[in-house]
Amino acid sequence: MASQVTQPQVDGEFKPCAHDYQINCSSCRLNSLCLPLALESDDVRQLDEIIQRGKPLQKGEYLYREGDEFRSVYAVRSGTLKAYKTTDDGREQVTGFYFPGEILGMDGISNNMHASSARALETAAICEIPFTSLEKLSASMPSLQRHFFALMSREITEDQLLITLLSKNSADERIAALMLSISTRNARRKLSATKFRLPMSRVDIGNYLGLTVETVSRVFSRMQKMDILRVDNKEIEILDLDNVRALANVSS
Amino acid sequence: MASQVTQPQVDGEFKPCAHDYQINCSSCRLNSLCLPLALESDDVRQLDEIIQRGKPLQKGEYLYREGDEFRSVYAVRSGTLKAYKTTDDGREQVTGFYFPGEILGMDGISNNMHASSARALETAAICEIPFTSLEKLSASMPSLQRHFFALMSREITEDQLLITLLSKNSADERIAALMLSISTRNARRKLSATKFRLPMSRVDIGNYLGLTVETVSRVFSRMQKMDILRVDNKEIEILDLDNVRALANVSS
DNA sequence: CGTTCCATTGAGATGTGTCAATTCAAGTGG
DNA sequence: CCACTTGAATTGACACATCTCAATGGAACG
Repeated sequence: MASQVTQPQVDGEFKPCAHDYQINCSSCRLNSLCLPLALESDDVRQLDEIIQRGKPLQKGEYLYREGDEFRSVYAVRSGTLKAYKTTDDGREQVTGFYFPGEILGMDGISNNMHASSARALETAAICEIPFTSLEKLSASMPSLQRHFFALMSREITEDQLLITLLSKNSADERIAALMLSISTRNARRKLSATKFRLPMSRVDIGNYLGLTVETVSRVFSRMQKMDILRVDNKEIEILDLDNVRALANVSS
Repeated sequence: MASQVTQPQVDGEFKPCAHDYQINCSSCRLNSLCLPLALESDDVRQLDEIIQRGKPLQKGEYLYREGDEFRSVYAVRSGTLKAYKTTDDGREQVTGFYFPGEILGMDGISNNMHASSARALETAAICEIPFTSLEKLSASMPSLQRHFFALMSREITEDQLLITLLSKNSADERIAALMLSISTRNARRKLSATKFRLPMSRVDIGNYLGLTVETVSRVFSRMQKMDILRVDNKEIEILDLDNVRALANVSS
C-alpha cells in the first residue's frame, strides 16, 4: 500500500545529501555495495532501467507492511529503516536495521506477501526493484542471478548471527555486537567507524536484541563508565574498539 | 569434505525405509514438498539429472562443515540433520533441524563457503544438488528459479520466527513452539501430528532454543504434569494440541 | 514554557542458569 | 547374562542477570 510514488520531489530536511533523485546506478556512490556490485557496466544499464526511484520516505512512514502483496525488493540509498514482525499477541520483533547500500524485502518472496513490515527511522531514499523484472533479468544475466542468490544467502547468515547472539550472549555482549555491526557497516560506506549517530531509539535496540529499554540504558551507562564508549543520547563514540570487539566476540 | 560418495549402498540398520537409493524425483514420495514442487514433469527429469544421490549418512557424520567450500545444496530424503555454527569461543549454536523434504546448505552461497556445519542426528539419505548446475538450470527454467528464490526466502522467514522466539518468549513457549513445529512438519509428510520420536537430544533442543538442558527437562516435566504432553525420553505424545498451540502462540 | 516522548536510574521480583547429585538407558567386555 | 562403563536425562537448591515497576531527568517541539 504505502509504497513508492514515482514522482521525484526534493525534501527540505533531507537536503544534506543533496543528490538528484533521478540518479542512476552507474553514478550512485553506493554501487560498490549494492546490487550492481557484480555487474558489467552494460548490465548495470539494464538493471537501471527496471529500478524505480521514488520520493523519499519520511520518518515513520512505511515502505511495506506485513501482509502486503510482495512486488519488489528495495535498496536503501540514504537513511535507515527497521524491519519488524508483529507477533500474534501484538508485540513487535525488530528483525533488522537497514543502512544505505543494503537490500530489504526479500522475506516476501516465499509467500508472495511481505512477512514483515518496514518503516523509515529517518528520512530515507529508496530504490524499488520490481521482482518480476529482476527475475527475468536474472535469467539472462548469470552474474545478477548469482549475486541475488548471494544477497539472500547473506540475509540468512546474518539472521543466524542474530540467533546466536540472542541465544548465547549477555546483554553487554549483544550491545557490543550491535555497536560493532554498525561501526563495520559505516566503515564500508567510508564513514567513521568510531563515531556515529544511532538512527534508532533505545526501544528499537532493546526490541532487536531481546532486551528491555532499561537494560539497554544500563549497559550503555556501564560501558561509558568503563571508558569503552562515550554515549550522549544517540551520539556514540567508540573509545576502545578492540574492547568492543572482544566483548562482542562475534566474527562479524 | 565428508560429503557424498556417489556409489549407492544399502545399509543394514537403515532398512526400515527400504527405498532404492537410485530413486528419482518423479517417484520420490517427497516430491510434493521438495524442490520439484513447482515443476512440470519434463522439468523434473532435467532436475533429476543433476542430482547426486549418495550412500546414507550415519548418525554423527557430517554432511558439510563450516568453512568447507560451497558446492551444493542438499535435500533430505530420510532421517534428520542439525545445522549449527561454532562461535569464536568454541560454543555451538544449533540453527536448525532438517527433516525429509527440506533443503539445507543455502547459507553457503554468499561466501562460497559453508557458514555452518551439518550432521546427521540419525541415519539419513541425502540428495546432493550441485549449485552451479542448479544455477544454470534455473536460468532456463523460470519456475525453478522462482521456487529456489522462494525456498531461500522461506529460510529467512523461519530464521526470523526463531529470532522472535528467542527474543520474546519464555522457556515454556519456546518448547511448545518447537513441538508444534515438529508436529506440523510431520503432518506435511502424512505422519502423526501428535505422536513422534524426537531425533535430537535434550542438549540440541536446549542449544537451539537458547536454554540449558536442565530447563528443557524441567519444562517437559511441567508440561507432562499439566497433561499437555506425554514424555517418555524421546517419545513425545501431544495430548492437548490446542493448548500447545496456545502456549506456542506463534502462527506457524 | 508547557507538553510529550524518550532515556536514565533505583529497588525489588523472578525466570533461568549454575552446580551437584541421582537415575536411567545403552552399550561393552568378561 | 551380568557387572561395568558411559552418556543422557532428571531433579533439587541456590545464585544471579535481567525484567518489572516506579520515579526522575532531559530533549524536542509546538
